Amino acid sequence: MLSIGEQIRKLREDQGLPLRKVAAVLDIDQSILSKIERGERKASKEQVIQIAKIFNVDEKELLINYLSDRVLYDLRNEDLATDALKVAEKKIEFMTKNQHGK
Amino acid sequence: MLSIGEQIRKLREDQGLPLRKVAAVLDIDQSILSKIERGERKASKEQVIQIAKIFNVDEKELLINYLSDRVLYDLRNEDLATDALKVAEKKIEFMTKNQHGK
DNA sequence: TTGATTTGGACTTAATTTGTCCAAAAGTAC
DNA sequence: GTACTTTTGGACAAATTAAGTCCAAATCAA
Repeated sequence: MLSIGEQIRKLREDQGLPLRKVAAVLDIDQSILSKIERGERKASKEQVIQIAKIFNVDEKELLINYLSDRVLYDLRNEDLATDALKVAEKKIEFMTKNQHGK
Repeated sequence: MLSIGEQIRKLREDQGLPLRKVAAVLDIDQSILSKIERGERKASKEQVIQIAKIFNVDEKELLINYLSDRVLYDLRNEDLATDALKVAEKKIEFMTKNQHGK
């Protein structure tokens, strides 16, 4: 159960690549990538997609990890987080069933 | 299954109050409240809490509706939303079990 | 101890949020 | 239809947050 940052770090270290190299491909400073890996900054969706390409891993899987982390970040410090997630699931289920997606 | 905005509008209209009056209590312009009710703007957590007080409804219930809407807003246009929500639930479950809340 | 990598922080710029203000539109009562 | 009230839309401003650069300090590997 790795956070998106931990997963990115693992992918990079498994290839023995320095931050510098991967950050160059992403066209950001290495310190930003370092912060992303440690959860101090958020990656953008585009960056996650690029990372999936760089390390040749399933884009969907990585995006799901990314999105779920973003959701949890949104609910940090909320003791009603679990309830909110359950209701969100119900709503989305209802919406997809009834085309309330606008 | 009402959105937080729809629920607020219902509460207000059930009391026959104009936007003006409720907005005054919340100390915001009436146009903002109008937009909140129609989902064009987001309420703040504090505003939701105040609204629960104003209309004497359960604060938790209203906050859960509010938070779940925020989560869904975060995942709007994401076709992986459902998967992300499920993974988020797994993560939060894992976290609360293992005190990984930092 | 040298060289590479990683981290931390000050700073800048851009984007997003959150609000005001006011006029137009819509609704209500006479 | 006119007058009054409520609601909505949009231009604008201020404040907050996000996202990046740059560089020096700290850590790690030979």
